[in-house]
Amino acid sequence: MDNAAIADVFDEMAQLLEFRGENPFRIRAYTNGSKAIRELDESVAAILADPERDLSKVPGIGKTLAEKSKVLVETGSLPQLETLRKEIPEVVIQMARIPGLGAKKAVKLQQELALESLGDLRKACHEDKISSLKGFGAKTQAAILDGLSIAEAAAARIYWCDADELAASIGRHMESCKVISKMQWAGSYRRGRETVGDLDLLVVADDHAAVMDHLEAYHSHSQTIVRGDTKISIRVGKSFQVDMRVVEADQFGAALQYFTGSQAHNIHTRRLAKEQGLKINEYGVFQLDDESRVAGSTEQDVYAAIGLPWIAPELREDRREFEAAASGTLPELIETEDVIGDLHMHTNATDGTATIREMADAAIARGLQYIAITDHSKRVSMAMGLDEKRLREQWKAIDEIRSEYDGRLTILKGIECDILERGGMDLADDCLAEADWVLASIHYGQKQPRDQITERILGAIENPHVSCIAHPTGRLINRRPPYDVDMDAVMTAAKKHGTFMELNANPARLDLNDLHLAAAKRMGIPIVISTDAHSIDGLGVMQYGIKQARRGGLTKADVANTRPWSEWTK
DNA sequence: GCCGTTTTCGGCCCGACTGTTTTCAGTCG
Ligand SMILES: Nc1nc2c(ncn2[C@H]2C[C@H](O)[C@@H](COP(=O)(O)OP(=O)(O)OP(=O)(O)O)O2)c(=O)[nH]1
Ligand SMILES: [Mg+2]
Ligand SMILES: [Mg+2]
Ligand SMILES: [Zn+2]
Repeated sequence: MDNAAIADVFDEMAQLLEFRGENPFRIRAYTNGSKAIRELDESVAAILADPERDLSKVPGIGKTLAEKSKVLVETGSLPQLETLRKEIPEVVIQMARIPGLGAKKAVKLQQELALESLGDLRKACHEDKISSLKGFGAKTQAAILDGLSIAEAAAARIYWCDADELAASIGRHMESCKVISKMQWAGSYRRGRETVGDLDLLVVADDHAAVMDHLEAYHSHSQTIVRGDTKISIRVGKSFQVDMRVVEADQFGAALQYFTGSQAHNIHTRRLAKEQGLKINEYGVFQLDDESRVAGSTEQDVYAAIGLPWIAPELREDRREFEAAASGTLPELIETEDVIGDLHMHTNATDGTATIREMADAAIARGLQYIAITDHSKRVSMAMGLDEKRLREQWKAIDEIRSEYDGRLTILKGIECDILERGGMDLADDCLAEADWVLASIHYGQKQPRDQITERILGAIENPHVSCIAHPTGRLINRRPPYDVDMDAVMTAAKKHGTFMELNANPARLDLNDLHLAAAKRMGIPIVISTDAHSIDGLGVMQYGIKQARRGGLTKADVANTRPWSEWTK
């Protein structure tokens, strides 16, 4: 069992324990343990296998969680989880997706009314069976009925790029609100997470009610979930939520720090403050003894008050940013403008829509200095992948137009060569040897067992003609899980053989992810951020890759395609 | 359940909003 699977078990334990009314701190211990294991850069199995090592030395993992991890690695399941799954009816978990209905109320309703499905709950509302229960009333019953569709929809988190569009649209609407003096998006959107659960907007204004009225008017079908004096939550579309917090100008920094999160980052920040005799909330930084305010108008002030430099939002996940901030080793994160080459794109020779020239012109327009044309190889027949003959013809065509682009753009002769299901490369070595740039990637046999698929990728890494492994884990966010590949082994081999690893910037891929990127950086493996464009517009996804790279703590120096092609050493 | 330059026990971030509460629990950010 790999770390992610163990972490999933602890997350599920935490969720189920909540429905049993457990001590909230015990529940958080499971959540913290899950996070610690998910973000660990070596495998739990490897630590357990080494008698010199002790898993319970990992912060957040004590005797109990270490023991449970051991059981999971050895047997693949956890008896305590199986017991909890039997004990907690599935329907209460679904019920808790209704806004305002949490674990305690869900359990009470389920027990009192013997509910077995959300349909039963809807029926109970219609038959007016809830308003008479102790602790419930007419309003609660109405709110449940209202929120049932959200629970039934069970909507997934949306891609960052889609959140970006919605944020722009809401932003344009809010701009016409004259009482707003300052406005800033916060939450996971500001942190650049690959998916966003809801949007969080921070606003400075004197007239709170007017701003809230304005937000409510964003969409004729938007609904207000909660609304008070300082915050409001609305629902736009089917179930997507937008939260807005309204504060005074001198609270802006503290409020932005609070609202940007993450939750774990906030908890850590506030604990550090407390240790220094201070208190941080969304209104400012205060002395614990006399409540006097010491900071809060800017984020910089808030962090400075606890002796830290400003921390970039992308790093605020309570991973290692506090360590780095305290020691003055926060990375200077890469920016989109730093990227001057793009080494993964397709043309209409395979499944792209544009010609080489069109891609080249679009790359110049985007300020790039070099590109590699990397169409599919023959095994990818659905995309009309190239055999050696067609590929050499394409390279000849590139040779012929190179002079046209002299001094403006270097066009590299590349290929995205399939790693065959039985292992080995789809194209002959003598052909690959003639390329400037060879991507290797998996398209078939994605569900092969761990050893087999890992061996295939290791084989590609060991091939001296392979420059880079493209979309190394194969995941499609919200759609397809990653290959069951041993990434420790892959990264170790990549380091040994000097093979680059791709960060595929397609917003559905973002592969490698932030955690892998951070691990790769620590190992000294250079990253290439590529668009995998299939059209000229496809070159525009670079910005999403940059977000993910920043979350991984990458600097300009960590990313190879920030350097001129002439300086590349291979 | 985890943790420890004051602690091996007793804390664990801090506050807004809602409903049915007569003083606060539950839920959420
Ligand atoms: N101090 C503190 N702040 C919190 C807590 N929960 C949320 N926040 C802050 C930090 C979050 O980033 C911010 C927005 O909350 P959200 O629930 O929208 O979370 P976030 O945007 O991080 O992730 P999301 O993609 O929306 O699930 O509010 C909490 O328990 N304590
Ligand atoms: Mg959010
Ligand atoms: Mg939110
Ligand atoms: Zn591709």
